[in-house]
Amino acid sequence: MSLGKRPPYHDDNMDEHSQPSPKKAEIIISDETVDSNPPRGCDNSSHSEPSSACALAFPPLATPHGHISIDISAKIACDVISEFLAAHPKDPRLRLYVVDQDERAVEAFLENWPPDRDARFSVVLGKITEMRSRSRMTCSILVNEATWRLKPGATPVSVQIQTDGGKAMWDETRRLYPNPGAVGNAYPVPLPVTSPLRQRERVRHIIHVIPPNMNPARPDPVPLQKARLLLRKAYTAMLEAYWRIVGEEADRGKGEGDRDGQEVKDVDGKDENRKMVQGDATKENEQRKNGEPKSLFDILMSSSAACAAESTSPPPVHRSEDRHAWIDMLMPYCEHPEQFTSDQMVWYDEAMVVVRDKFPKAQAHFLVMPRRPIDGLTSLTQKDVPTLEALINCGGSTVDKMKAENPHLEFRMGFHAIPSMRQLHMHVISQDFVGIGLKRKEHYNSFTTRFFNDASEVLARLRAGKSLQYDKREYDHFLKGPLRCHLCNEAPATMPALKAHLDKHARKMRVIIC
DNA sequence: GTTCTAGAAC
DNA sequence: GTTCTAGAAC
Repeated sequence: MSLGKRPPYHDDNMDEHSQPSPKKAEIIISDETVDSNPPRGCDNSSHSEPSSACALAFPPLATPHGHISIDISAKIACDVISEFLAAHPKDPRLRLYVVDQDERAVEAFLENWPPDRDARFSVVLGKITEMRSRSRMTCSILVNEATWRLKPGATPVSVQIQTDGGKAMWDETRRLYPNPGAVGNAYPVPLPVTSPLRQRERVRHIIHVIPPNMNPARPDPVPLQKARLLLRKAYTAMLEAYWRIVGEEADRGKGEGDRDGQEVKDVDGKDENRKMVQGDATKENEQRKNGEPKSLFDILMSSSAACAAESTSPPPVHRSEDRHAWIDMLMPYCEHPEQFTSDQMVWYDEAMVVVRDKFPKAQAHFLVMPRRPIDGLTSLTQKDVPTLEALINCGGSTVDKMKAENPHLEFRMGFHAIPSMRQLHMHVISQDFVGIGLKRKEHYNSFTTRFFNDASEVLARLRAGKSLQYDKREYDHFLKGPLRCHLCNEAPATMPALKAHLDKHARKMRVIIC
């Protein structure tokens, strides 16, 4: 083993170069080695753990898959865990394990969390999906390192959990949450009783956590500073979800005792189990709906400088057809604006929200929306004139605010003829078109041809009782047309050429400072 | 809406 | 061999 200084978990049976043998004990905790057939009974008794219902096992997040150094990840994780445990100093239910098969990862955590610190957190060398079967350490809650796509097999840990969690776990995830998910959020899922991971390992919950990505080969890499913040947010969201589950398990235990063994055996008792699983999800949604403070930890974290104004709750559930879930992706902003960070949610009141476009097509790109559901321009009638006026006012204020910051920015406000998202949304977009979301010809053409309808014109049409119906075939034609610079009429042949061209304009106009 | 990717274009 | 697009998949 290449561990340098001999760490406390060193196994004398392994020489300097050998890998742990798959046939013998492989799960090694920072303060002791656990035999695969321990003589000391079952579950976690060997770790003075009073309740196996509340143990959490998680992998180091974002490394190496997200190209974030294990040292950074370990440091942030230990900071967040330290605050979490300090907020619950005497809660014996809490038990956390970071689990990795890589010795270097284990070592990084041990450097930040030596075994003499709070014993409720331990470092484990092993496989996260084999905690019970290999060592009889029951961890009823596992963390899956997911990507924003919230789909199976996206990361190495996800592959392990996917294999053993089974299709039912992903079906349940899709049922509960909109896809895609958001970086920094946690998505807890009660594990269906049919899942092999539940039957074999007694895992009751999976928490999908989406850490940031710095890997340039993967979509949307972020710079280190942002990655640090998002990673802290992800670990915090993970613990927040964990804390909620601990509370729920305690409530469940009060009434019913630990029925896990029975549930695993009674796979055929489907009705009762299904009721319990749905109950968990319903309760969580109920808590979100009521805006209840979730815990002391939530309050502490929400007031901390690094996470100020950043809610770690996942966006609320808005169910629609799975295949087209994205068309309702704007609804969570309208239904629960308070759950978004100040980066995402610019402003809101009872009737209106202003959000930053998630994939900005220009230096400044916002969406202004009514909070009540309105299915696009086509559903507007003359009765909605005040709504449209309010949207335009709101957009105007946003423009004023932006121009105060950079007077060189020019804006247009308007609507796409054929929007992709269902909820009525007005674009407020600066006219530089230098934005990380501008990738395809259709993106550019959707804002620079007749496909884009100025808000003032739309309002005039609505006031005059004229139709706001747009023929899809006619307007799609504008998207397919040739690229032509909206400022100088030049016609770059490709998108990369156009982007380089627009970048020059933007620099001349001093829209881009650096 | 976005990402992924085969194959066209260079 | 690399860049880029466009359609499929999500």
